[in-house]
Amino acid sequence: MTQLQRRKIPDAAIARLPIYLQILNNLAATNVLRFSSDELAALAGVNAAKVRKDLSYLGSYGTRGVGYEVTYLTHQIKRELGLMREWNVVVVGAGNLGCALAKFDGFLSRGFPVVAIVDNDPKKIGRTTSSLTVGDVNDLKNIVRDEKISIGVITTSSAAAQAAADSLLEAGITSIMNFAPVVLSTPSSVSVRNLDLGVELQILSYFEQM
Amino acid sequence: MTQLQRRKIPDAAIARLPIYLQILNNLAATNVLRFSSDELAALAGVNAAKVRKDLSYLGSYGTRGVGYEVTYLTHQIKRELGLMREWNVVVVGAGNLGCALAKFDGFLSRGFPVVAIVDNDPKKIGRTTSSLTVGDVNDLKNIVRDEKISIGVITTSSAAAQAAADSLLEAGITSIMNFAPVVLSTPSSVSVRNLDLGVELQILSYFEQM
DNA sequence: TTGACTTTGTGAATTAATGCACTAAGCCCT
DNA sequence: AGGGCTTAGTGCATTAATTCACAAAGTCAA
Repeated sequence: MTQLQRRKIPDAAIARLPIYLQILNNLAATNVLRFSSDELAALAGVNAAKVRKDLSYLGSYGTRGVGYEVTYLTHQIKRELGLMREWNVVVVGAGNLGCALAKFDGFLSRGFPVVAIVDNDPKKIGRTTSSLTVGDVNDLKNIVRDEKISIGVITTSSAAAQAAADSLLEAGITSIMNFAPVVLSTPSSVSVRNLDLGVELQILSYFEQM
Repeated sequence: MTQLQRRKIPDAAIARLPIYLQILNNLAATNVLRFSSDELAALAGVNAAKVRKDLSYLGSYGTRGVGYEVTYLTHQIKRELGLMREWNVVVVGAGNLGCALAKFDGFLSRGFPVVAIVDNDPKKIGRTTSSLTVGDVNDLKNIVRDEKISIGVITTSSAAAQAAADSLLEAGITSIMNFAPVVLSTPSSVSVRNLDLGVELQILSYFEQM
């Protein structure tokens, strides 16, 4: 596998890399220098072969008979996930959830500062929530350009979500995290992660019932 | 397939049923009586064969040449997912995100009322947030019993998350929605849905980078 | 240097999920 | 009554993901 042709990493593996990364951060914080696939597997709650295969998509960064180095592998995962830099985020929808996410430090601490929040409701525009002033969704294009924003988070009502997505697309955003319980219609070039909390609860309900 | 032996529905199908349900609710709201697998597939952004296969796990509830009835199928999906009743929820962690979720109407409107919120911080216990008073995490056992709670939502710091999970398990909870960026260790009889928002952003980052 | 031991990396087998393509069934029009 | 049309249900092929199991490659001690 050459460096030039992009390695094709399976989606399922991509989704696990951030979890491994989180665990490696914890290991580093406790001064662990090395780990084996068995150890990481136990901490991540998965199969050791899966860990090795996932990590092998990044390259051959382990040492047989020894294991993997925490700092080196951390670096490689961050590189692969595009985490060598920060990505600015805009929240669309200054409701209950939107304002909470704007303040939420789990975004900033992982390298995704929320640099703007907008709404379409004149009553909300201009309000200040934790160092951010709610902007007008109609100014999204300028805001995205000026603040160098890469990712949009939709926390509007489901009725307003598609319009919010359209505004984001129009502003040039190609990555969306959608909390509204609707299926957004977007071009296939755009990445969308749906986080419908109701769906998650309903899945729990299914298993609870049994 | 008999009624007695529980049909084994694939996990991937279970995860899509709530999305179909949401769409059916919208159809009902616009007075649509019937739909075909093609129509639902278009609305859900998936393949029509997948829709038919998913729905067939519930039973044979469509009519060839015609389609499916909105109200009837809504009923069947709700039955299968255990949504003929409400499931009470407790939020553990009265921080920024926890309080927002306690108020979030996307829980109540989907049949999951948040009936309690607890924390381990004496400074937060006793505070009131939208008709709920923050309780003591040490009282969880009584709260879960008295309020007939089935689902726990963890919004603590990652350092406190495992202790929160242990308290929930001790109180008899077997379904957990975990927002903390840690892999919880729980018995396999317990259902856990991890919603690490940082993970979702990092997945977006991967695709954005390319 | 050699041999015992550890752990990675990966072919190959297995399992799960998806999507095609066809059959079965019902509706509607004449 | 019958033929054409539509659409559910599903067997089967394909693709994706997981897991097994073992060879390759290193460490370490004597």
